[in-house]
Amino acid sequence: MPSRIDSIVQQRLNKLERIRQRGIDPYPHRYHRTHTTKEAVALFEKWEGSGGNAPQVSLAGRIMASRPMGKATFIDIRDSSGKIQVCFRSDSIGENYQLLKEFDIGDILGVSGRIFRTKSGEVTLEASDFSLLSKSLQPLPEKWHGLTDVEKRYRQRYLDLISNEEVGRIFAVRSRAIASMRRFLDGRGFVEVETPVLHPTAGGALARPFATHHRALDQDLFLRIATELYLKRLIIGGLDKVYEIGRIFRNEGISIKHNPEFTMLESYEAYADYNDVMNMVEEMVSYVAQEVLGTNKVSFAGNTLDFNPPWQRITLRDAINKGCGIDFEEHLDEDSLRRQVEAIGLDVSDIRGRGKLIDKLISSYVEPNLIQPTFVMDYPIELSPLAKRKPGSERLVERFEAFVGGMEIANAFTELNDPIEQRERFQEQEIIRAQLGDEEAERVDEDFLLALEHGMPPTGGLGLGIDRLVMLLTDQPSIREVILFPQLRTK
RNA sequence: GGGCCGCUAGCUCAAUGGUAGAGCAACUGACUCUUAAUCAGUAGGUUACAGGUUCGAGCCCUGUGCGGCCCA
Repeated sequence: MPSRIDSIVQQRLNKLERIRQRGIDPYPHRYHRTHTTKEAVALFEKWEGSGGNAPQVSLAGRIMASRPMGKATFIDIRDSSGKIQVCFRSDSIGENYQLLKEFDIGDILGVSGRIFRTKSGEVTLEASDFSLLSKSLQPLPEKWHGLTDVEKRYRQRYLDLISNEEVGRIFAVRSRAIASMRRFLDGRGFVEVETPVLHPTAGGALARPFATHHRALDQDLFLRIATELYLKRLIIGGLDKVYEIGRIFRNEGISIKHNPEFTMLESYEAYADYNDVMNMVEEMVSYVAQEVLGTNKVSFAGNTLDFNPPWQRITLRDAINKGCGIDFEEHLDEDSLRRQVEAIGLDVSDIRGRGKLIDKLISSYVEPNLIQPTFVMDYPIELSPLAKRKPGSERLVERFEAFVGGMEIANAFTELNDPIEQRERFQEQEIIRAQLGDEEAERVDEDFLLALEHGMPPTGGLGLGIDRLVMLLTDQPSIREVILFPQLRTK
């Protein structure tokens, strides 16, 4: 006995063969459609009641449901704009009516005819001519419950998109948000650029890279963990406002907020500092929300986020102090800070270095509590090897992160442009890597230092996580819901 | 990497350790305003995989795979 799926496929192959025997090509090259289903319905509703002949249209889409009633059959077809019911009558299409028997849910059809409204009020296309545009050999998920198996939804995203209309809407928002962001930046005179994905040394962020190898060059390369160091080279080259929206790769764990490849906006503006960037971020995110959703108030995880500027601003020192009562500026060496952190019950036995201890306090006591858009400012120098020192401070840099909905969505700083100090900072990172075994530490990048030695203007830089922003705009709890093909283990 | 949970028909889900079921989809037939169409009938299973306990395992135990959530 064949398994059930085998017999379904076999039945459809039999239909395919019978269609071919009628002299019909089940996979024709094109179909001239005059309207989308949505346009057709709008056209009809505009015409309705004005007298004259009903509009004649040619539509195309996937069969989503079929209701045969003897000598009349109602079939729902769907395209990317929506769906429409099609009525096939044996007395208006003649012998071709027999062909409907060979069609299945999932087939792609082209239909032409006039539009009318049924007794029950449904706008319906009365088919006068139709043709098969593609035969489907596999059954679709059930129409009523759709596809809910999360694993299957991600692995076979096309089924998810066919079965669950709201999924398509999420990715439409994503597309519009990115387009809107480009308009915002372009409107401010930024130039969009593309920099290499393959880096000889992976820098610009504290993260572990993916390694690969170029055969012809016989050289190890790394997938980029940030676009920062190349974009700053362009600032040095005189492109005063640049940005890149690109895929970033980090060899880290997968979680509800992390995918190994994700999309980041990075922008750099000469003669600006982190205060200017802060103003730009709140304006940009607010602009995007307004353009994409038509509002600055966004519902996320049961809260209403208000993106309207100005956003709350708080120093990291105050934010941590408020969260757990520790003032890291009172504990300037690792041991002293560690005792404080242990005293409040955090297990930091695996954590090495003062910077990482502070990072732990941020993720435990700051990030989860910041629901409304908030800028957290002035970070310790150990965590920020590419950021410029705060005037008058040895230990803090001009850096901020933006938190919304309990997530970090942006990271920005006044860029360090002193080549001598940058070299020292890189060297300190190498020490952290060697002494603490921190594989996420920065490496000395001689090529970048050479560029800096030619003189970089004062610059404000930004990194903004596109995926997380889309999570906020679409009220999705997992980053996998806003990435079409999230990373999964191969089966 | 650790803990917890899940995996049954194409899909959505049932099934005290005792004959693996339903709805949708499919197949056959009826039906010219249906829309989760309706009505009558038919077929479809290595219960993720591999072991074990038991007279008997979808169910209990061990391991593996994949996924989800939490932690690191």
